[in-house]
Amino acid sequence: MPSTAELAYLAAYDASQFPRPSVTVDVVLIALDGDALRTLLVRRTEQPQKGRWSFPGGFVRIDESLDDAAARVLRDKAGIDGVFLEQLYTFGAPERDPRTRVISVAYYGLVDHAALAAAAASLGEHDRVATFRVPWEGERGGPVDLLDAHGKALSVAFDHRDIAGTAIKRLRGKLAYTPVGFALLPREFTLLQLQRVHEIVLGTRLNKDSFRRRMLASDTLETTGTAQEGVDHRPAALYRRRETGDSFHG
Amino acid sequence: MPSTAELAYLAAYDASQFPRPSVTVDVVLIALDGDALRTLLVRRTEQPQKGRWSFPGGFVRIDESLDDAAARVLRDKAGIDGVFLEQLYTFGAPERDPRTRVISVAYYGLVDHAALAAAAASLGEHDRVATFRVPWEGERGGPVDLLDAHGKALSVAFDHRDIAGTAIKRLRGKLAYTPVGFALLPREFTLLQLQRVHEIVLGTRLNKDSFRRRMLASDTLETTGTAQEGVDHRPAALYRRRETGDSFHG
DNA sequence: TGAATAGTGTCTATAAGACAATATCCC
DNA sequence: GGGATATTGTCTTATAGACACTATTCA
Repeated sequence: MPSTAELAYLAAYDASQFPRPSVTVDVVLIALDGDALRTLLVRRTEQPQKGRWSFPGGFVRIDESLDDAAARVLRDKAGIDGVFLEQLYTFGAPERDPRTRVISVAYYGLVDHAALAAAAASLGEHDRVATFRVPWEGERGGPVDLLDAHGKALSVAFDHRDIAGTAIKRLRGKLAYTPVGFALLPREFTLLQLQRVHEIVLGTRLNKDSFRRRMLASDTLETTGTAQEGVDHRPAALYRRRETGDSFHG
Repeated sequence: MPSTAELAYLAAYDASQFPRPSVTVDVVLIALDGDALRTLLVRRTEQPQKGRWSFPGGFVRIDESLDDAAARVLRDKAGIDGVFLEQLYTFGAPERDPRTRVISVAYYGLVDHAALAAAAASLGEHDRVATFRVPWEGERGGPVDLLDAHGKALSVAFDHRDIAGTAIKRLRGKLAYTPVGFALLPREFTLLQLQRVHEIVLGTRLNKDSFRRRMLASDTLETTGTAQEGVDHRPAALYRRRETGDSFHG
């Protein structure tokens, strides 16, 4: 409950006494498709950097939280709702946008690939599913390339290659101790599929025996009692993520 | 190199077409003093929330990067320069500041305690060294209390208890795989002092044998060839951090 | 039957926890 | 010497990597 003095102060406050930056959110939407991580890019149809590719983004409204703004951008620009979405980092170099001072709060989200492909298909030639190519190992960090379907690096707007790098670094860091890996898989999956997800995210090969033991001992999986069907070999048992108290927000 | 079309667009751009939030930086300055982590708080002398305690902060200038703004705040409000400083998280709930929409980019910094105490002493009764009291274990996260010298919880402004919690969580997370622990110690230290730092940051006791082996095997320490002097027991060997390629920014 | 992957069992190497024994300082 | 912490060494346990072997499906 504000005091009388505080209320008087607020009534007299002049919000426009200092120049203010614009604040945007940009969303790195990540999905797993086959043997690579992919993301949704939007072609810029306006200046500045017209024709370049960027992550879907938009201005933060004056009465809207940052999380809400990121969810709204995802809903409006990709038709995607209700997915895992987490703040990444805030990019605020003074010259990152030539129009005016723009500070961007970057988010990343995890979806299944069907949703990503559907979003790109419905929006036409100004949207594209691009593939990450990470030029560094482990969690060293740094800019990341985004490739088109032919493996050619796309021309990316602003500092969005840095944003992509931050997203990959975060995803790698959270893989071991949060359930982010499951968000890239269908509800039921085999242990080998889960291992492939970890390998693709980390960019390394993993020991099969050790991965299997670790996962089964970790108490994060439960068996479905069913197995794969129609595969060219002995079918593997299907598991699903065990709903426990452990959170995505490690 | 912007194109002619881009330059024409930029000249015509009206930067004031949408209402903009204010953007501030707030800095959680952390030092180790005896058996606890402490931080510098500033008493608010103006509305809103006059009389409450907050982390030192200030508005981001229109031509200044976020990192530069955080360093400037630290320099101007605490007389501290050249320390480890890293972006934490951006807080943007619409109602977090009753004046107007204020989005705060939080930073944390690590200093030795002498610098923290000197800053508080030079600035008088409107600055205070407060102690963190963390009500959760591990990296679960959540708001953190700030105590005065008598152990009483201070009245903290805005969402700064959440900012404090985010700083502690980040520090705990980075302790194992970055050199942040060294930033809280003098240049030369014993293995037991290093262990105490880890225990205080993590809020748990650690196994001495295992900690010692792990540190000596980790290649991050080098021996100074000297030992403690004037202690009440067998003097321990002194070590210093080995300057390698490994970075604070894990 | 052969190709392919699933799943089990065992051996070894490494790291962590426990603890005993000895070392070195100050009082 | 007594008190306190440092340092070394050994034993046990848990986990990871390696690898052999069996199981089950489809073509």
